[in-house]
Amino acid sequence: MFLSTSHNKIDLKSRVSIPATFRLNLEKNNEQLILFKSLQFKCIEGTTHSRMQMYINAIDELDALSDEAFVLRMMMADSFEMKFDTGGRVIIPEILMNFSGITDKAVFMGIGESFYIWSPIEYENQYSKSQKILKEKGLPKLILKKKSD
Amino acid sequence: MFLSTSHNKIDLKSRVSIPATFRLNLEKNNEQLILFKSLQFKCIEGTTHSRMQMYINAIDELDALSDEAFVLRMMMADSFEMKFDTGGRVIIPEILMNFSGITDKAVFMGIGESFYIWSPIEYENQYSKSQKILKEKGLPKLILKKKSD
DNA sequence: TTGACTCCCATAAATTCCCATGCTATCCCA
DNA sequence: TGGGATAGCATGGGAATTTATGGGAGTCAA
Repeated sequence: MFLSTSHNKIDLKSRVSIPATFRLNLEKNNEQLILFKSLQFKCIEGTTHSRMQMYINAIDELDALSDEAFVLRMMMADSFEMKFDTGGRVIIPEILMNFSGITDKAVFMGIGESFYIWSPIEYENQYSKSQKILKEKGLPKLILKKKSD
Repeated sequence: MFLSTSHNKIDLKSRVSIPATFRLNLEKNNEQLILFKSLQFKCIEGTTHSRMQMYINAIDELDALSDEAFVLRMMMADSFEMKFDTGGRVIIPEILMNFSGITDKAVFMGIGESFYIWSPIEYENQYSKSQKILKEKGLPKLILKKKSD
C-alpha cells in the first residue's frame, strides 16, 4: 500500500529518489514499478507490475474494437517499466516529464494501490481544490462495507 | 509485457532496431518474435510465438466456415517469424512495409501482450484519436474483478 | 557479375552502474 | 539525559556498458 506525501528533487539526469517507503513496499512484495500518464490528471501515476497486468488482461476481455480497449492500449503505450539504481532512484522518461509539467521537483503522493507524481504547482492546485470541496461539501460518506452481491 | 513507445529509424537495407525493452522481454521468456498485418489498423502487429499459437488454437474452436475463422486464417498467411542480427535489428518484410505505409521511420508502441508498428503519420492520427475519445467519453470503465463463472 | 542477403565490426549517444557525500533520524551506553 | 556512533536516505558525479545506427566483407543464386 502506498501512503503519505513527499517532495523530492530531480537532478540534471532526470533522476528522482522514489520515497523509501514506496520502494520497500515494492521490494517486500517482489514487484516492479510501472509509471504511466494518468488518464485523469496532469500527473504521472505509479503502480505495480501486477496491477498493470490486470489492466492488460482487461483489454482482452473487452470488445477489441471498442473505444475502451483503444484508450487502454494507448495507456500501455505511455507506460514505462522502471528500474532502480543502487540509490533507489529511477529516471523519469521525458514523455512523462513533459506531460506532467515536472521539471526539477516532484511531489509523491501515495493513494493506496498506486501513487501520483505531481509538479509542485499542480500539486498545490489539486490540494487546495480538495480543501475547498471539503469545506463546501463536508466529508464524503464512505462506504467501507462491500455491497452484498 | 510490452510497454512504452519509441521512434526508430529504418536504414537503406530495411533494417530496424526492435526497442531493447521489447527484445529483452522476448529473450527473458525465450520467445520468438512474430510480425503480422494488424486486422484492425493500418499497422504491423508484433507478438510472441506462443501468443500466435493461441490465435491458431482459437481458429479450431470456431466454426470452420465462419467469417471469424476465415479472417484469422488470412492473418496467419501474412505472418512472419523474425530473426535478429547481432545488433538487435530485424528486416521488415516488404509486404508489411507496404501494408503499413512505413518507409524510413517506424513508431513502436507497446500495448501489453503485443505491440504495434506504425508509420509516424498513422501513429499521430491514432494517438490524437485516442486523446479525443478520452476527452469526450472520459475514463474507460475497467473490469478488474474477474467475472464469477 | 549483379543483386539480394547474411554476418561481422565500428561508433556516437544514451543509459546504467558504481562510488562518494551530506543530512537526518535512531540507537546505545556512560 | 546527553552526546557520539550508526544506519539509512536523498543526492551528486564519473566510469562503464548498451543501444541505435552505419557500413563493409563474404556468400549464394540467377
